Amino acid sequence: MLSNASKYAIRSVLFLAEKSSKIQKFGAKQIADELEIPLHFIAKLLQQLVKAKIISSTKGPRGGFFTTEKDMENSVCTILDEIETGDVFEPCFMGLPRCGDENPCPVHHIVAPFKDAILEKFKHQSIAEFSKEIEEEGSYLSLKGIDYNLKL
Amino acid sequence: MLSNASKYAIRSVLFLAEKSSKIQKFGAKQIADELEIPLHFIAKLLQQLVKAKIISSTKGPRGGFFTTEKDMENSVCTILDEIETGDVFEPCFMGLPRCGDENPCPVHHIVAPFKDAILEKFKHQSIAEFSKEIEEEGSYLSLKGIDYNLKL
DNA sequence: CTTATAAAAGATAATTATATCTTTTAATGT
DNA sequence: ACATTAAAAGATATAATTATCTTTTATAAG
Repeated sequence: MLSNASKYAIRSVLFLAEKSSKIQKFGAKQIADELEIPLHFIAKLLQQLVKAKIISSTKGPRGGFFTTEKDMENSVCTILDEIETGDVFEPCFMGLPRCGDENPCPVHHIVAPFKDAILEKFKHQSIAEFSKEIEEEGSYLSLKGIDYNLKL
Repeated sequence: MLSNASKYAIRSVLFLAEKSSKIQKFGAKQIADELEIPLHFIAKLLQQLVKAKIISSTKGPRGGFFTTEKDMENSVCTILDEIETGDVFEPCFMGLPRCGDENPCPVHHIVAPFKDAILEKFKHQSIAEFSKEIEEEGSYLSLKGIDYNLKL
């Protein structure tokens, strides 16, 4: 559904939203390491996000990427609009052109509520709100160094 | 989530399940026309499905593709196992490796129920049952020739 | 002012997914 | 047998996605 590019971009922005500030910036390498994603790929995406004013950056020593309060007013959909071409959630799960409530594909009744829920979050929740929620509920942007067998 | 190949394959198999029989076969061209999908692409996929014994075929005049009762005992997942490489529903929506109930990504609680629902259908419902359900509920495998504005 | 640092920009490579075309083989009806 | 039909098989083409590499530019600190 989402491309790798989108997934990388979303996690990076949320990472910066949680960890960064004007005085605490992160280099592409740090982000790539922390989120376990390809360095050169995410570097390109970060550039693109800066150009689209979704995140901020400064060059040089102590430079790097970060998010301002203003940046964090964006939604996840703002990221998707920048990275993806076309609406990612529009296409029918079964490939039926013009699938909809009136002319549903065989799984429309299962897929539609999911799309609604994820779209509600991605469209109407700000990065700031989303990030806060993530911290409060304790969900993860990365499992680096976390032994996933610990709780078994 | 699903590749075009999978979407084409699933719709084709369900189409044959509804319309075909040992004495009523459909050529690749008919299927491509009816489902509005690329002829040469679906022709290849149909071959692959025959080889995997998911559908049946005969060559020559009055030949074509069809499904037997036995064929229709398969599930949609049987098709996916044949067409896709690896589990389509396994990867995390946000790209988090090892995302799960214990270590959830930020949208795990939205995505997991959807995956469960679609997997329940695709894994445990036979093509025969699925096809019957489609006819009963009046959902569509194709909207060819259907004016989607009619009900507005 | 010089050096080190890190992003920006541009070019290229590799892989996968999608799609098309041609030739061969098998079955049917005449 | 022969001609016709349609799938099977194999080869090739195109595009999109993913990934990597190199060079340039801007900034900060000494």
